[in-house]
Amino acid sequence: MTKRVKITPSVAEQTLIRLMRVGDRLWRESDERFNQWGLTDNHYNVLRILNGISEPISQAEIGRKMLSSRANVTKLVDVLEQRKFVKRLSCGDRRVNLVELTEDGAKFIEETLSAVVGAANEQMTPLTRDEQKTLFALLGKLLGE
Amino acid sequence: MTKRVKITPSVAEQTLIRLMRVGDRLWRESDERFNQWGLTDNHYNVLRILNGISEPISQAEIGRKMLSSRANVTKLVDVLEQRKFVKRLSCGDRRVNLVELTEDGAKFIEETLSAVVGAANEQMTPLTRDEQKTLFALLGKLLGE
DNA sequence: GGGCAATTGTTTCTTGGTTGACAATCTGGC
DNA sequence: GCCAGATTGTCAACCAAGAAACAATTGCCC
Repeated sequence: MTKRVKITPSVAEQTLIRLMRVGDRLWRESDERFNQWGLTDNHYNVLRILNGISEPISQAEIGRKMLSSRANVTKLVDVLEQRKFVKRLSCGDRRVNLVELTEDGAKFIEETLSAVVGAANEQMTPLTRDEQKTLFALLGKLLGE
Repeated sequence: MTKRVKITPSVAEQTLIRLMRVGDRLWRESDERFNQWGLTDNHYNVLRILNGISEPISQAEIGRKMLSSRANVTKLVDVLEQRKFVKRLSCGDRRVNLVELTEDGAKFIEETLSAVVGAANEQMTPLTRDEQKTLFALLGKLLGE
């Protein structure tokens, strides 16, 4: 048997691993959920961002909000535009495309959101409301917010 | 302006989003860290799993432990074997490859682990030890453990 | 005004990873 | 014994995302 490093993980490390596992699981589940509509979670993310703001925003801005590369936003918006959920608008600055939610896109969000929110609530049921709040606060600290 | 669904996210949903964001960030940082040794975090994950057990295990087992497909485990073990960190053994069941940590692999873990653990501890510094513990417990509940 | 740096969107290439098919092997019921 | 069904590792095809290069455009500083 080969020699082994004895590993006695610190609380910090154990917590970190758990965080990664939970995050991983949530991403997988979310991806799975959106596949049902032929989208990835990132596609849906774009729609939600657009739904949440009052003015059309540039692709670069979208990328910044969702921590995704500009290159990828191009592709995401491509398929959303093809689905007629989203429209590219030209504006003063000829470099940028402003992206706007269409009627269809808004309707899609409206129809699907309750299912999405329901699933989210379901995933959190193991925790009481108070526990959810403390969890929320702790994660906020971790994110430096 | 197109009609919008009014969104007032529940605590559950806000927490869930934060969980996903934290998880995402940790995965990115961890990936970045391991690139420095020409590995992905999943490669390292395999090594840690092998380091943590006393008996060689099958590839399928590894895949189950780390929530990865068998196909992917094949590729991960391929590069680890090429790096001489790991060895494939045949066993009674001629379908399975048992995978074993080599001396080199054990040494690699030994040399790198402190850096990895250090980084993990650093990432958790925004939280006190007690907070880390409650976080750990809450995540455990969420995972159903 | 003229030029240089910065920004934007796109394209191309690469990379991890999953899925599905496959052959080889094992197991359990008869 | 033997055959149907499950498991295992691998391979090919595909997919989402990132990185780098690029052209078009803008803004700033002199």
